[in-house]
Amino acid sequence: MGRTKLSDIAKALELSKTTISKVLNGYPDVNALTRKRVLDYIKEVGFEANTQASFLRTKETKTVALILPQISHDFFNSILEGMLKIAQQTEYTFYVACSNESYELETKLISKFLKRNVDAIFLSISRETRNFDHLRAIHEEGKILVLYDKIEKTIDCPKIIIDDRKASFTATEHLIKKGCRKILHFRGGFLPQISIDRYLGYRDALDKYDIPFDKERIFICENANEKDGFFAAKKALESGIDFDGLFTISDLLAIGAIQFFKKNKIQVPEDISVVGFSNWKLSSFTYPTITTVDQPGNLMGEKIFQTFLTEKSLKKQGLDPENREIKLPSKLIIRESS
Amino acid sequence: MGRTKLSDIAKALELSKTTISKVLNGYPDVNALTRKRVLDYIKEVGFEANTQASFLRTKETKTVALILPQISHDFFNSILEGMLKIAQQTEYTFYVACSNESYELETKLISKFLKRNVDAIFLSISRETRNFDHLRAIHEEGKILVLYDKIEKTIDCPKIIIDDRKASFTATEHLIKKGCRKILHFRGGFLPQISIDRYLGYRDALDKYDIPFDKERIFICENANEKDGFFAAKKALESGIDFDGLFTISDLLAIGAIQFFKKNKIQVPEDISVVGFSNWKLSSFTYPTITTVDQPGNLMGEKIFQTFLTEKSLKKQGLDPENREIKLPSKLIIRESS
DNA sequence: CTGAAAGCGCTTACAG
DNA sequence: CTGAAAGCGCTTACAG
Repeated sequence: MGRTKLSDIAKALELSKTTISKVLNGYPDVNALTRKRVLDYIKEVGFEANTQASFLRTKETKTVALILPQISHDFFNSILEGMLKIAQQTEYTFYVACSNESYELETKLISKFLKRNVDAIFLSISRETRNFDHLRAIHEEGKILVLYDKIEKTIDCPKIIIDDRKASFTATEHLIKKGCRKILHFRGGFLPQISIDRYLGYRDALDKYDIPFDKERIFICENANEKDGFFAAKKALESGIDFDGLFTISDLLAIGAIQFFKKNKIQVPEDISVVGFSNWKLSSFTYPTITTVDQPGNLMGEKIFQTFLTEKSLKKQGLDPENREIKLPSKLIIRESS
Repeated sequence: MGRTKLSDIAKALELSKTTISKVLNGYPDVNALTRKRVLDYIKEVGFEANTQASFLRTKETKTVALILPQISHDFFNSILEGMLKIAQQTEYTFYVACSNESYELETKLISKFLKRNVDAIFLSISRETRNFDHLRAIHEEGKILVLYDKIEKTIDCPKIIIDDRKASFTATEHLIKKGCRKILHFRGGFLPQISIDRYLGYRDALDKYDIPFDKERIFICENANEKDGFFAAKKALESGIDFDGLFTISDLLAIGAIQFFKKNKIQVPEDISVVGFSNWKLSSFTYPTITTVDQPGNLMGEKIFQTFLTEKSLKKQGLDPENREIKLPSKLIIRESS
């Protein structure tokens, strides 16, 4: 308990709490020598102001909250990893929560964090979310919101994303260059922007190479897991449509599909070339290994936090930020499945 | 920001802040009718006390911190997942940090969290850590420490672990029952308790079936990743010792070893049966799929948090807790590699 | 059963 | 350049 506090330092140095506090917060109106004495002493005893007490005056808690839609997920994981790496070195501490792709939980979590007076919330919107009032509430409380990965265009805040449309274009183009002309696409639901953008990237590639689009080749996979991939592949085969390529929006979908193909003596990549998305660790250990799009999760995590810092300092200066959408580059990793 | 506060409620209800606060904190000396009025009003406006302000009096922040040694790691991930699932439903909020297996960072993080006045710290000790004064500091500050997975026996606090020795016994016994008599063991470093216990479980199984122990069959893999597995297998082969089984302390080690064996025309499981540890998601997608020990990460996450709650309430009542080591059961998952 | 008052550890407008 | 004092939003010992 007995942690050193401002008054202890004031007493030890025969100064007032005011002066100590001024030094701590970088106020200019302190004598250079006094400042040095205080700084030296503070370093010696390792003092840091109690953020809970400071908050009462400053309304800053030096905490931020990261909300992930899923936890056991390589991409979200690497975002967390990247963010922690740099945020741990700052004075900020990090709350983490998981919406589990639930709108209700997402709303609750945001309200909880606002009650905790976090300085910022970093959010990838849940799959279920259709209403965005809870995001507006963040701004109403004067807090900073940074959206990442699954964003909502109509909300005015910084957004950090992968250039999904381009990444998907490249992935599909790769299949075309391998000779595929009848390319299946296992896409996500209709709503999330990433799902739309990846679909558009696929369309872009077909267009560029004058390959006719056939909507029969599109399959919706809400959960983007192995099971969905397996059953989408099954549906594709049973539909009677022919195919020689597959571009999916997740590695797990690709894995599920490959499992189905194997079972039905359809060879990968001989009969069908497959490209996944996300470069999950397991995609390099499957048989065959999976061609996929590497998303820079670590970098995204770093960018989110840095963007928050920039946003905060702009806000303090009363400036309006520009260029609020940051698109990170991705990379196609070619492996055995294509 | 105009969030409702105690004084607003007091004014609206024509009561004193004292009374409102008493209702909020469950004090008995409040008239039942008054209590009801307050409670109803609080529910209506959705009031919750500002924890930062409360802290100044109560010294409780209603925050806990989870320190993970690694982030991109299925097991630690599932611990985080399990813990969040239940903790999110409580009034607590969750700090997360990653020591990255570094003693220095671990020390810094703990000191940072103590300065933030967290109510508890949940820690799996880093691989590098040899000194435990920073853990004692947690107790000196009157905070609760719960160790999990990588624990230190000499620290007096609740510890949540897997029954590693038994799990390893079962895994090794499985190999023996499959006919293996010359079983390699890729172990972790000398220090972490889990590494010792898994080694002992391996020895137990040999003993039970009267199989002579040969220390030439033990290989130390500090990092427990694919690379270490690959090179340990290489060393084993080059050493000239013969083998027909392999028990490793991680799935990645098993994968690396299998890659080496494949390269050298050693068939798995025909020539050598392999068992991993942890049941990482990828272990069921490799070729061959890997027999492994499933560790209940989600359950461990829940138990850690529940243990904290128990510990806290015992402490409040001034009671000393007993039975401070909780061993969770694990399960052998048999797949193609054995 | 109710409330006035002190105090938790800071910050900051203000006076000197 | 320095410091006394008020106040942030709560809790709690105490008086009535």
